[in-house]
Amino acid sequence: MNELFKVATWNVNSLRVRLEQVLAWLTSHQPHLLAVQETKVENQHFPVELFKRAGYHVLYNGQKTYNGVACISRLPMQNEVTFLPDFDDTQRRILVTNIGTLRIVNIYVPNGSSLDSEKFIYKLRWLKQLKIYLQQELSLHPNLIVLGDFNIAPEDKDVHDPQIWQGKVLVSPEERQALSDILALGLKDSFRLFNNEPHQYTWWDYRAGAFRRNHGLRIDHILSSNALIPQCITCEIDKEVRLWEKPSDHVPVIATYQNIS
DNA sequence: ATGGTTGGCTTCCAA
Repeated sequence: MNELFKVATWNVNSLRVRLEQVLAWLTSHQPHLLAVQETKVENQHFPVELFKRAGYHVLYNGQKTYNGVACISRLPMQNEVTFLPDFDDTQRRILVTNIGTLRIVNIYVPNGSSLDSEKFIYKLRWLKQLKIYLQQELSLHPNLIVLGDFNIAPEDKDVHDPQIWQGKVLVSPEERQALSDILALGLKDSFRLFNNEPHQYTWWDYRAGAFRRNHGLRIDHILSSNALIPQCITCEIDKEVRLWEKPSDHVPVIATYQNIS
């Protein structure tokens, strides 16, 4: 693995609906690994053969109707984990695996619904347990990548209109603190290593012409462990796919790493 | 403009 290693995350909002788009995107971008979220497909219905024919290995952790994550990889994957340890949960939101010396944590963080809901309490509990888990993972695997739909915009500059979003889920101080606590373990928001501009979004509401107006949020992230920072050479958002017919409301984030040994 | 859109085995819920 001495050449470039290209990693991407994409909340596809139903893998079945987006299957042609995912296959087309793999062909045009040729990532080594694509982590997807909101597959909404049970494991027995996962389209393994389609990806195999396209030259990819797959791991999946899905359920009916909601949630679900999967890893689509050029290289074989090992040591799969499909649950957050010490957290009683029926929702399929995490998939962890090794590719060579890389440890990859693919997550779909709970949305949280609204600040006064039970779902918000569940989101904060989930993030707290994720932090405990990532601390253990980092001690075992220095080359750690945590990527997925975090459902948190880290700063106001990741929000199209912070005034409108004041007091709403995805931007609250509690959620941002939970993300900060995770970063403090020794992880960095890869996108911000290369781009400090505002208005760089990964999600736009389907409603009210939000994409056309660029009314979005940056809530999908690729975190790189400190050991990987020198090797991370690009991190970009692929806005193009939001212009496709029947797009997901999220777009891919792509990072490249060099000299992974 | 307090609306609007998408996916899912649905007549509403989640995002």
